[in-house]
Amino acid sequence: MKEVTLKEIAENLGISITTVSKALKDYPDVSKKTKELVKNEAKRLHYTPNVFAVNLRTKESKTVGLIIPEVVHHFFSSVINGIIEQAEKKGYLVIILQSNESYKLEKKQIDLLISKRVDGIMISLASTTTNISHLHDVKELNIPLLMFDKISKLIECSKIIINDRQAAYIATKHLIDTGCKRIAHFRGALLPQNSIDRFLGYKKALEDHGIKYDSSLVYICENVNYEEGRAAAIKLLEDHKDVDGIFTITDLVAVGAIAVFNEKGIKVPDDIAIMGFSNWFVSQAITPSLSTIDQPGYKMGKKSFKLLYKEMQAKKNHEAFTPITKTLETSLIIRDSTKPIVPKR
Amino acid sequence: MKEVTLKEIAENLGISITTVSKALKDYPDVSKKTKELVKNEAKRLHYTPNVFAVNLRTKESKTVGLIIPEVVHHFFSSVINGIIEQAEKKGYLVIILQSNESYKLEKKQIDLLISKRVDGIMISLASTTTNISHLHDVKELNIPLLMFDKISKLIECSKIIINDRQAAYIATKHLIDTGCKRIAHFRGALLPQNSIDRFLGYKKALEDHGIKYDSSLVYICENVNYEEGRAAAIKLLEDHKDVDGIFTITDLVAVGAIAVFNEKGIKVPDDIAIMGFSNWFVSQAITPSLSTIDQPGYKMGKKSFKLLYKEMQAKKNHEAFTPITKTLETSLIIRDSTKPIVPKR
DNA sequence: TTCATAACCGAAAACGTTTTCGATTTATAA
DNA sequence: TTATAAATCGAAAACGTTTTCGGTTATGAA
Repeated sequence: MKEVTLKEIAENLGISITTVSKALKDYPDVSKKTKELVKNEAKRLHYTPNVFAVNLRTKESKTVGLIIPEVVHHFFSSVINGIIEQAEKKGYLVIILQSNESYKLEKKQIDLLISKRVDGIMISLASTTTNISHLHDVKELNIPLLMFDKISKLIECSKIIINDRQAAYIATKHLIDTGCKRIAHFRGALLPQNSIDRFLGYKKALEDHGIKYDSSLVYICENVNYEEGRAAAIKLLEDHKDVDGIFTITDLVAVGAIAVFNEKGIKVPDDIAIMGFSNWFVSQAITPSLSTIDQPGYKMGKKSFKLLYKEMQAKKNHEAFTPITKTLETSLIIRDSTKPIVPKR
Repeated sequence: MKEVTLKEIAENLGISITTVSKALKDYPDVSKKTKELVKNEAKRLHYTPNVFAVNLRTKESKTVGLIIPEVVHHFFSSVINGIIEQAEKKGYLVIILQSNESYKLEKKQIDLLISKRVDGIMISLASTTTNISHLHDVKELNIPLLMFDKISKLIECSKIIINDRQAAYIATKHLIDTGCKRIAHFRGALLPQNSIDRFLGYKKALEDHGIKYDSSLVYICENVNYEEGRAAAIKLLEDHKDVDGIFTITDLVAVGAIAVFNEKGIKVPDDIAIMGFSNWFVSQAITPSLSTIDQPGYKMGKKSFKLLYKEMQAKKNHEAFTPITKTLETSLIIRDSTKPIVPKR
């Protein structure tokens, strides 16, 4: 029950604590014989260093913080998966906190992580976050910071993102390529950058292909969920009988819309084609299966930690570090909610 | 950039570190005046205690560990959600680790948490875990331990579970009540307790209602996923044309089966009715929507932490603590993948 | 005045580790 | 043999906090 300490090993062997410590860490100024003795005794007693003391002495926690809008979310849980796997490989543990899409809570979580003295912080911003002073606090304390997916351009730090605009363009273009002429967009809230970017990609695709952008075809789903997808679909049916395609900000919204169409006997994709975004698991399971954009959550998590790790190492070695922004590839996944491509005459 | 310490406050005020520490913690033997002085100075300098030092001194980390089979999983991410919310309320942070359903990894993760000196551990066992010596290690070190959902009866600790057997009984009975006469079961691996219990509930329901149990109608889905659900469904169609109902161990498996039936033009629920288990989000989104058993993940997480917290408090105050097992209620959710109930003659 | 008590404060040890730097011993060379 | 270098070890400080326990001062009563 009693803790085994360096002191105990030292006393058992009749040597100093210093030597024991150095022996265990293979310092060159300890003889082979002593090292062996110490290591054997340490093993015999099942010695494990007291991390609290190590933390205090080294000023490192070997722990990183992660803040995401919500855990119960296919994309984010994939990111978590990538992060904790990679972190563990490098001997780091991960503390996960949620912002629930609230700026206020996000700020509180940042403060919590700072007070816990994590070695680095990874964050995907809440959709309501505009003021970013809490992130400047992190930078000022010289804590390595990385943003992924939902980022802010106003802060200088490493970033792992996808090209939302381009991906949305490709998604919308796919609808056009399959013959859609009047394409609606179920977008997210007005503020978040990727909501904006996906909207812009949608708009650009229309304009590049001779389809006039019509703002009345854009519906806002504030919280980007299933119910809002349903609501938007119902509203769309009332407002615009002529729409033959929808590009939605996220699969969840698309799934809600498809449910409505299924119930009302509207044929997907023949009457209305639908493109999702993110490639949630659910998108392959529903009927008809959902064409979408694959957003590599696991990979994003993995790359995020790797990059943060680089910065933490640089800090440790007092080397300079210049933050970089890495854009991950997305891919178009064609399933049954969009029509086959119309061959070019 | 420099850290603010008690020492700095003490020097600024010309008093001792001791008094500063005590003033900040409202010890009774510090005058009101001094307390005010200290608190103001602390606020002015944005003092935050160095957790590393606090940890070392108090031998507490205010951190708990959580080990689950996988993060990307609707049920477990709901549990995570419940746990971190509740933990945060009590000033605890959560370190999440995955076992990937591997006993070996699970053992490693336990060791990691021990070495990090978490104040308590919550775990849902990997399906391959039979040897539980690593959990006895935890007990021996006197670290509060709690198991949820996938538990072992061989170890004495607090547990939060559902009544798998009863819930499976209710699910199967629902199939019977809606007129199914020949009911298959897509079960999980042979070892995990809840796989066994759900199977037993299924079997009991059949026997209680005059339906002979037929072992050839039981299919094993080793990894309990979508693909295995598909595979089992295909195999079932080859083997048994007469089956009119299926009870699956988890929604994911049911969703795979439904996909196959949809593709082959087999009508659900008219040709074959299907019951899932867990109430994943996907179960309401597919067509037909899936009847299932609601397994309260969020609540399970919340209760789990609460109970662990009690044990941690008891330990801190050197009080006795007797572990308890709490069984959470599940509920039958009737959707479109099962037929309407046949009125009793 | 003296004595008892209460109110307030601080010295110091302790938590367990890491690391610097000086001391001692041993080996090597001249 | 001595001088020098190399090998090996340990004392001690430091990390920043908490808490015990004893000491000092102020207060009040006798």
